[in-house]
Amino acid sequence: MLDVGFIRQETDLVRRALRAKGESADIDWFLRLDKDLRAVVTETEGLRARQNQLSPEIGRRKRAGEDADALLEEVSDLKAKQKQLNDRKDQLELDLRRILMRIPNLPADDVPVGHSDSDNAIVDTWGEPRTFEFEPKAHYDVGDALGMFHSDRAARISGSGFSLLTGALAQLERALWNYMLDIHTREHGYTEAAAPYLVRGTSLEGSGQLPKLEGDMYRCRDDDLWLIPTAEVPVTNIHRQEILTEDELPLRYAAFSPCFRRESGAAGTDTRGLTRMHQFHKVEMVAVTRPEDSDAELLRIRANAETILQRLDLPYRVVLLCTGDTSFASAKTFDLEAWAPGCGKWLEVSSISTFRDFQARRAEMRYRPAEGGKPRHVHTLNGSGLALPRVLVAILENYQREDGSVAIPDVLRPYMGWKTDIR
RNA sequence: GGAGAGAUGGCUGAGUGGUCGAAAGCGCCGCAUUGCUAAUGCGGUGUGGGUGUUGAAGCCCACCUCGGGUUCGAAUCCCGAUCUCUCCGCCA
Repeated sequence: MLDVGFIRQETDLVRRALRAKGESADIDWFLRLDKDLRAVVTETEGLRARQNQLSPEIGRRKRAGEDADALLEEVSDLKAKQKQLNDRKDQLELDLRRILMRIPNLPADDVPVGHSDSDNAIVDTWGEPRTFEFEPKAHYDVGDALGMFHSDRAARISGSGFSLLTGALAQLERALWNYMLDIHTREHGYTEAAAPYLVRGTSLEGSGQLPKLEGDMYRCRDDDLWLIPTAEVPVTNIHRQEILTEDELPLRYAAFSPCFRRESGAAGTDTRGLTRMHQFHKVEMVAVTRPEDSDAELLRIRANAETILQRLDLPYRVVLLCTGDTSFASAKTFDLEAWAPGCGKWLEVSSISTFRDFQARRAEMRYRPAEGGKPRHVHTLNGSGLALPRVLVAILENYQREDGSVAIPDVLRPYMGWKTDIR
């Protein structure tokens, strides 16, 4: 969330940013409630101060056997007034918070202004799309032919939007996430984290999914827990309500997790294959930095994610999302899109974002500067490193051969018992 | 699921109705002293908010897990919630 003082002072900037993101919030009403709140607080505290003055005096007089009736009367008067003001204060705070939690993060200055993905900027490409001597098949046809991809059975078990992989294909997915975690922890300096897959609502507020994305997630109502849509949620909340020391920063975590998404707004799209699932696996990178380091960290995470694609030798492009495509909590987001020659599509396999202090403010994550002074909010960032089913798709479609077999990328062979292909 | 115990500041740990934002110790910071280090002495050391000054000082309010209540007055009493721990049961 944004700082209330900032909204007060930079009102126009906030308005402009909201418009650029295609979001709306009643800033005027917010400011008015904010003003009312401060008036009420000032008045209540004055009454309270007076009461605090009277109490000891009442005690003294009672003990001395003197008359305290006049003071008691004044106190009961003060309390009655405070009660009224307090009700008003509670209501104002509730209303303000409701608005504040729905105001999105401001986009960074260098994010292109735009409404849809057609306004996104392609900032880099890597690799040459492979050429085939035959018509490359879509991954589901490749998997079907191998007898290792079972959409009909998955549907019988859980309905549409779920996948069932068997044999070498299931193994290949496990090889991929092991490989990714190994690279990030051994070469990129991340600490591996195994975090809960069920979280409380407060964690989701901390990372920014709630309240806005309530309908996109699975909720266990009996226990008031939610299935995580990404490991970002538990991992970003690791240091919730902590004051870190400056020398602990930056913190870098890499975590594998399943991700659960209702995809309620996407019903009917991408129904075939593995590109849009209610449940999928992902390796996620999360960083916590000093504010002055977060811009560099964003590029670092992006490079870490790109490393995986490069070593898998999968052609991809880097997209800088425009204001309208940048998510609620993000200030700036890069997507990595791998080329899938079978579907003929660029698949988003990673999304790398800086949230600046937006999540830190919600999750109350701060650090104390080395030279002392007030705690400051940290900056948080994350990036997929990478999302598995789509990487699997890219591998199946890029590494397929005319005879229906699939070559195993070199770097994964140690994880696949040194097999060279799947057939 | 059953029975019990507990939750205090960065940490340990006192405190059962007023003088407690909270003893003491540890840690940390500053100063002093010692030819360095160690040791010692003195002082300081939480967070959020209001007001103010348009990055001051000051003043005020709140916070002893959270939310209610009793009281002129609550860290202390009452009720509820959450979390932690122990034992039993169950279970991968």
